[in-house]
Amino acid sequence: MSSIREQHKIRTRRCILDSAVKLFSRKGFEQTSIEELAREAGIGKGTIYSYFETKRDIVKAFCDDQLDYARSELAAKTNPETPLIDQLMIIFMADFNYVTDHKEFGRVYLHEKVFPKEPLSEEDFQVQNDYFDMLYPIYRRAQERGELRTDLELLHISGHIYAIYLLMLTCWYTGMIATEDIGDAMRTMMIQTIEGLKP
Amino acid sequence: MSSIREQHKIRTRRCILDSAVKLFSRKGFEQTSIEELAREAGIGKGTIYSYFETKRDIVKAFCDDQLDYARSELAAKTNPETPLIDQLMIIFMADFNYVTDHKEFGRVYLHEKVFPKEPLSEEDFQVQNDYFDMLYPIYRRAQERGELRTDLELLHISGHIYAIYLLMLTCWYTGMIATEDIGDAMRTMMIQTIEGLKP
DNA sequence: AGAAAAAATCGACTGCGGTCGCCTTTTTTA
DNA sequence: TAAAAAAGGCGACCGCAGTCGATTTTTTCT
Repeated sequence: MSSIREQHKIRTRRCILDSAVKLFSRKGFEQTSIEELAREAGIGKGTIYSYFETKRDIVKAFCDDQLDYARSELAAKTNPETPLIDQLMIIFMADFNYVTDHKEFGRVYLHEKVFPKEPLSEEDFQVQNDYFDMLYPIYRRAQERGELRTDLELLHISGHIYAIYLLMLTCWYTGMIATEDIGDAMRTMMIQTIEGLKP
Repeated sequence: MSSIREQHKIRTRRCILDSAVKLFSRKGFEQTSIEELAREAGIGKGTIYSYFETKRDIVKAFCDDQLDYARSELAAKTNPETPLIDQLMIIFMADFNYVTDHKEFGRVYLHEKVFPKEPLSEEDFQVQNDYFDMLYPIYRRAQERGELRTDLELLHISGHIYAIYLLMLTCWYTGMIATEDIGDAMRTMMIQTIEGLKP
């Protein structure tokens, strides 16, 4: 439809996000001011707020976009017939590497998504559901192959795996585990989760 | 030693924390300004910053104090000879109830502790270690009773349980699980973690 | 006790996130 | 194509977190 206007808006939005990636990565999220970001993007300060409601929303928008993209890529990378643990490692290490590559973005995003001020919006839940929808077939297939109990709900299985993922994230952010050790740690914990803690 | 001065400082600190609990609980953390807090506490704005480095540190100090207290209480409540799952429920539901009672404090605290901007300080690690020290005997005793595998490191066992605790917290903050359902959900997930996901 | 030193209190000030109303650009209407 | 309407861009302005140096209170020294 409206060509000039729409195209320009898309370009400006991209430009803000690109500038944000550049500055937040270099100087940190809190250390970068909106005015600075506006200058880098070559626009006025107020304009940024007609694209994003808050400074954090810039991070949220960027991460949502990236995750969308990353997950669409993943469908190609995982083979549903390989052992469950291998598939899980591919999926969750991809997410994890994204975080290690964008520490500041990941931190702000996780604050909002994991311990939000208000319960998640309908839209945010949708993002989460899309995520589960991607994983459910994998778990179901693993159940069929006898790798997972069939008396457990898929939601619970997803929860256990997600819990380990969260644990790895916090271990990394707190400095308890070094970046290069995360892969091993995650594999160990996921295997233990599958096998159980009791003798 | 110095009586008047020290006593007065302790009283002022307490007063700031009390005012913070009152205002943050009533109006929310972000919605309460430092000036307002200073007024409530009957002191100047600048004074608050000679007791706490940042607004968030007020929350951190309060929560650290409370957790210290809560954990010392717990030693009395738990009987190391009862089944592991019962002990875990007592400990983690106590922590959890504290969070539900102080949602705003918990949220800010969790942001700082779970996904911190900088790796945790030596002091913060100590708090975490104290926590583990409290739990290790429980896990070790459960291993001796044959409730837990003995080939797993206690650190890993602690990790699995903590992961479930984090999961419950995020489910609550995101609105995915209602307050009254948390107990059941946590018990279910912990039992599954102990039993394992594979057939 | 009185002077000097040390510690604590304070609020004006700075910088930043976010708002708002005015101005410019684009689109629609006739 | 010209005028009206709509949308977008903008930066001065507001409120608040956090700073700093001047002032008051307490402690120490002689």
